[in-house]
Amino acid sequence: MTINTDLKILGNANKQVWGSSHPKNIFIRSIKRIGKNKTLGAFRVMQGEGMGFSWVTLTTALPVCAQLTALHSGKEIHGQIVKSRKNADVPLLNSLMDMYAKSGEIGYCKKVFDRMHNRDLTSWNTMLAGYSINGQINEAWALFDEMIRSSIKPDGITFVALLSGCSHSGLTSQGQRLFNAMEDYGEQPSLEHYACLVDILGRSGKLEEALNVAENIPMRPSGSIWGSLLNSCRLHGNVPLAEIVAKRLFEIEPNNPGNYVMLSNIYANAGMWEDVKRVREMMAMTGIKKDVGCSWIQIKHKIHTFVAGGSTNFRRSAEYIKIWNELSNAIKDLGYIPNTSVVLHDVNDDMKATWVCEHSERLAAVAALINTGAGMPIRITKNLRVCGDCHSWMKAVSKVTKRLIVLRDTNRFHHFQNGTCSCKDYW
DNA sequence: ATAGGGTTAG
Repeated sequence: MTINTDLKILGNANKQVWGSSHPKNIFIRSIKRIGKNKTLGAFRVMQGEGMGFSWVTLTTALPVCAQLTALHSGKEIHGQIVKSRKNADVPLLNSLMDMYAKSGEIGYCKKVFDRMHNRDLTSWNTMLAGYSINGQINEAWALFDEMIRSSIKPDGITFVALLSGCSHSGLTSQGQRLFNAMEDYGEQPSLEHYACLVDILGRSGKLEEALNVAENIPMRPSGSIWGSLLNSCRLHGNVPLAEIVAKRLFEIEPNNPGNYVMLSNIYANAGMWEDVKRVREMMAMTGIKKDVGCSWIQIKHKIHTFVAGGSTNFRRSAEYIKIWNELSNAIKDLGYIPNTSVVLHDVNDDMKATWVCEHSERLAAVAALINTGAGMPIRITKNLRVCGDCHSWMKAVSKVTKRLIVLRDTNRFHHFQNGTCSCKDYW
């Protein structure tokens, strides 16, 4: 059955009912489970057929835009809200804020927040988490203070947002103090908060302290506790601890490919190629496959996806080669040289340079440069974390092209502008 | 109906 016939059937049913159980809303929700791209497509078809929408429809469609970084579509929905001249309710504005925050447009997010007549705890938490993932930790703290001054009682989500923000901006002691102060605000730390604390300590290099916390958590530890610690071992090159941590982690999450890759990276960084091989064999034996690294951009209504090393037709196209060569020359003058140490494989340097230059976010960046007007910001979303060399490359490219590049990875943002990044290189 | 924790080699 096509989307169109579904919509026709739905369009004739219960025209008057507009609650969350309205068929239109159930339709959008069920499509959402099938695929994000399909949801936005279905929503557009609904609009094309003059079917209208309720606030619930939009509140279901906006999180899809948020997840996809489909800012273009999200803005269109915002336009629909404005055009309808009705007062949007709190959940709708909350999801609108979140869509802006997850598209890296924290300014718009704040604007919506400021103009809300009523706010609930979700509004505050959304704003706070938005600051946090966009690396604006000072603004997050200021908002938290304002929350407390306004006698709004924070909940567990509030603390997750702030603690993870501290962790990613290197506010180690401040994060620790907040964790210890949680009970003063009437919140008992849960596993999620312990995971943040372990991350705060480990990321800043306090590996022993982090291990101590992880081992004494008064509840059954989750994969994210040991996963965070393993990542900290990777950041600080601690192989012996990594081996202890990995053992615990694999007991909890034997099927998470990321964990194996991380351990393999730790060995590769230390030049322990035999152990790298051993981890790979472990993966091959259990049939675990790494997720493919991919990046995407939205141009008009279409989402364009790029896979590392793939998209051969695109990489061979004249327009790609032209832009790539121009960029390469310009950033070389800035002093950019591919840092091949991020390619953790036992191959020669030329091969490494080739691989690192084919990471999906670079392909997406070139495509965005080709398909968007001069001076327009470039928004890229990646399903994995960015590698160190792509981070340097983006900085250089933002400078030579005079473009703002907003790169969102699994859960954080990098805003590159004029050769620097909002994360201040702590990540 | 809306907000939340670590991470992915070739």
